Amino acid sequence: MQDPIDSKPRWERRKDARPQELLAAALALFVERGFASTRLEDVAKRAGVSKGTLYLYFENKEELFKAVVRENIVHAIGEAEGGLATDESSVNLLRSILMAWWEKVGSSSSGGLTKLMMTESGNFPELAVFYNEEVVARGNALVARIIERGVARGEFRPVDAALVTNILSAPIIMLMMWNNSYLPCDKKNIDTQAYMAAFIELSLRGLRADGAVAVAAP
Amino acid sequence: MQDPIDSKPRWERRKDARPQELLAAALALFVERGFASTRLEDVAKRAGVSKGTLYLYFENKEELFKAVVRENIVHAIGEAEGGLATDESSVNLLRSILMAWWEKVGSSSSGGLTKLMMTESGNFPELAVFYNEEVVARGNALVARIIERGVARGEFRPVDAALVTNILSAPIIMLMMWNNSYLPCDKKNIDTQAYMAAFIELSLRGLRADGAVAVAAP
Amino acid sequence: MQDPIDSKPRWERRKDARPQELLAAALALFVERGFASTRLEDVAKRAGVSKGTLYLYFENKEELFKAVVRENIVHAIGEAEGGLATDESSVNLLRSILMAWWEKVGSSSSGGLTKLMMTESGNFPELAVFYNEEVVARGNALVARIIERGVARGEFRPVDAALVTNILSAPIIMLMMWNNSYLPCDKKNIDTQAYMAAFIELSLRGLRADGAVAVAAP
Amino acid sequence: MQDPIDSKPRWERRKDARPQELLAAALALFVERGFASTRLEDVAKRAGVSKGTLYLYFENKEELFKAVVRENIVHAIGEAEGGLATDESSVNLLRSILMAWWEKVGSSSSGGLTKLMMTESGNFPELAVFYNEEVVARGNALVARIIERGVARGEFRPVDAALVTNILSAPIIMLMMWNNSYLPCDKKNIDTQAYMAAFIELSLRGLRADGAVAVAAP
DNA sequence: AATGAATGAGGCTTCATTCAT
DNA sequence: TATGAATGAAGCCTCATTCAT
Repeated sequence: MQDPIDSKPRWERRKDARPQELLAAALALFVERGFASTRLEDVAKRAGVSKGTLYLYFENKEELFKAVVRENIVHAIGEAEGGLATDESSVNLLRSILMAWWEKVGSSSSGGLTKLMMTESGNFPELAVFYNEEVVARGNALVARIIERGVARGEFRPVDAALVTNILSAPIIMLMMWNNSYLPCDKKNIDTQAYMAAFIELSLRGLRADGAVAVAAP
Repeated sequence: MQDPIDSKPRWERRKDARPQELLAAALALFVERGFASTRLEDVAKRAGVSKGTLYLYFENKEELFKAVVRENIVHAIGEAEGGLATDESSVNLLRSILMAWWEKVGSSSSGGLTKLMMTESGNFPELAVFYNEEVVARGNALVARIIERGVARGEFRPVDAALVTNILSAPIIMLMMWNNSYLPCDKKNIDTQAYMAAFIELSLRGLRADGAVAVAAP
Repeated sequence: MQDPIDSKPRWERRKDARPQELLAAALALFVERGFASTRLEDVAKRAGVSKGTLYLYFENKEELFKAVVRENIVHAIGEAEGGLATDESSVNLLRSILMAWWEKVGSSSSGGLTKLMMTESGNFPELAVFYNEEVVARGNALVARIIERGVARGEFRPVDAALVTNILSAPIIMLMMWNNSYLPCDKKNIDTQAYMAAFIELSLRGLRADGAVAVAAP
Repeated sequence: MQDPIDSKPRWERRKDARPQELLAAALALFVERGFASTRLEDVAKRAGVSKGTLYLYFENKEELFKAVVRENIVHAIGEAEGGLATDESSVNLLRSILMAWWEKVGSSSSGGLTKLMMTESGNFPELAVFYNEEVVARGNALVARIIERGVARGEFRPVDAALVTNILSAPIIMLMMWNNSYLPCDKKNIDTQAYMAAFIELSLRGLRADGAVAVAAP
């Protein structure tokens, strides 16, 4: 009965996989339906186990929710911090970080988690603190740093970097929300590519130093 | 025992006031707890009446919510639609409509309703339809009309009005969400006045026709 | 302000009419919807008064129901007892009493009351006793007397009159029930005239003494 | 701890028995109190389980009722449809189907269901549709087929089979109603055996072709 | 006598959580 | 470890009844 690959019996490996399967199922359903409307029975069913089993791994619904957030969001932020090419123009840097944010996070199911946090954080203040520290603060710092760099190099007009960071975040976060809610019902009509392009164009124009030359998208 | 103000007995005037009292209570609780988590009994209690009384004025929970939205948002949109000084420059028009949006709706407790809809519309499709028709569509049309006007008059560069409307909406909506969730725990630190000013400045700069002269805020 | 016809002021006459108006409204609604599903507010509305007024005349819903039954059923039974021409053949006598039962009672809204009694008597045992004594017993006696007469005169074969009375009652009562319920949904297809004719023909054939000649309907 | 009868643990077998226990409890209470007045909590209590358990087996109150009807009436109709010896005389066939109707359904507590439907179908249209399709239509078709057969074979005089079916149904249905209401308080005095015998005798006599010989009950 | 606003008990249904196996 | 039957608290909504005016 010993498994040849590792020293654990097959049945025990199964056990190790359980939490992951449950977290994946929970992520999908929480994103789709929100916290309150997600039934644990459905989570269990989607993970292929019984409702009771869920309670072997997570104390209750709230703890399951926290685990999902930890599993899916904190991890993503680190990667972004590492991958900045610093010899680019600030304009291109800002363009690429915003696009990456959308492409790596926003358009995946993690984008649903962002919406989820906006949505349900009110009912989980403790989670909100955690999320702010590990995700919001770090992500904002990343963007703000680029803006400050652009101002310092005369590429952007002088602006309050923190403020502009919030303003620049807003359309991307909204896109995630629109993508993960039934509001505007004509959301199908929102061309996310066009939206991102227009938003970036608008923002870079708004940011650029008055004497700066026009910037072409790559 | 006659009331000196009007000829109605005190008790009958009570009836006239009831809907307003209930709407106020409902607004506060919906914003604080969300739609699903708000218990009608609490709404009634806050309005100083019993559970059953609520049903004398509103057919059910959804209708109560719609009434709250109508009272607080639809009404404001109507005023905005009427109050456009048409001999203004498009820049000033856009500036004033965005500021009004924030001041009349966003910064009041009505802003919480916007967050509420983003949050829970998925679980209440009927509400989503209602909100889209009465709020989103009308509000967007209002902004889009001004953008098109500005483009037509050469004040703005040529843009897709619907797209830009969505982009311009995003920061304001996000501000409402930030103001009504625990998320940025440093939300107290967001200076909404500065945020709105910076956002509008950024947007108008991004929109203005390349040959246009700088526009001073009034 | 005195009314010339009688000495009561108009307003007081109104008061006298109230119970009748309420009873009429209650009859209609009880027949249409049954006891439990009839809302007193609807009764009041139909009578053109307010809900509170109803309680000035009837102690509660149950008393109203009893009053409706007393008002509408007991009265009808007396008339039938008086109107029997005794020199007819028993066959014709039976035929005419059954037809009268249907035409005078069954097909009117009183037929609905019969159904109502079958329906709701379980919840009003006291009413059931009353109804049995004043209506069922007296009505059955009427029919049984004719059957016994027919047997005694050799027109009918020897039968248990009480038993046959119940059997003969059944199709008529059922017709009232079918006419006052949604069951058989094809009730519109039941031609009550044909039903009564076929039922009487069947019964008289079944009853007639074996040697008797065929009896023509008048 | 293994159960000697079958291999299932005692607790699991419980599940298999639950629906039957619940159906039995529901039948008893529906018959005793009617559909609307029966509280599901009482049904559950009578079956020895909690309110919530009931919903593990039946979607809602109406489905529970349908299940009761299927279990007790539809099932019986199916048997009757199958069990017709076709080489019998139509007279004997009709006699046996009517007796079976009474004995298998009418005189049992299932008879109360028939009364229930007459009583409350008006307030539960969905139930009425269900009952009409699954019970009334099928039951009537069964009887009508025999009548048509008898007419075709010259055993019965020519009659409208649908009409006669309704007439023949009436006394049996009435018997069920009498047996399940307080109405004829002397219902104890109704000898159902004698009633059925007399009714069948009367009907067969009324139906038989004029030239036919007398038919002896088996 | 008449009104109609207000009440609150009661029923159906959902679902997170428990626990015997 | 895994199961899934069972629980029961809680929420929405209805409507007979009351009572201040």
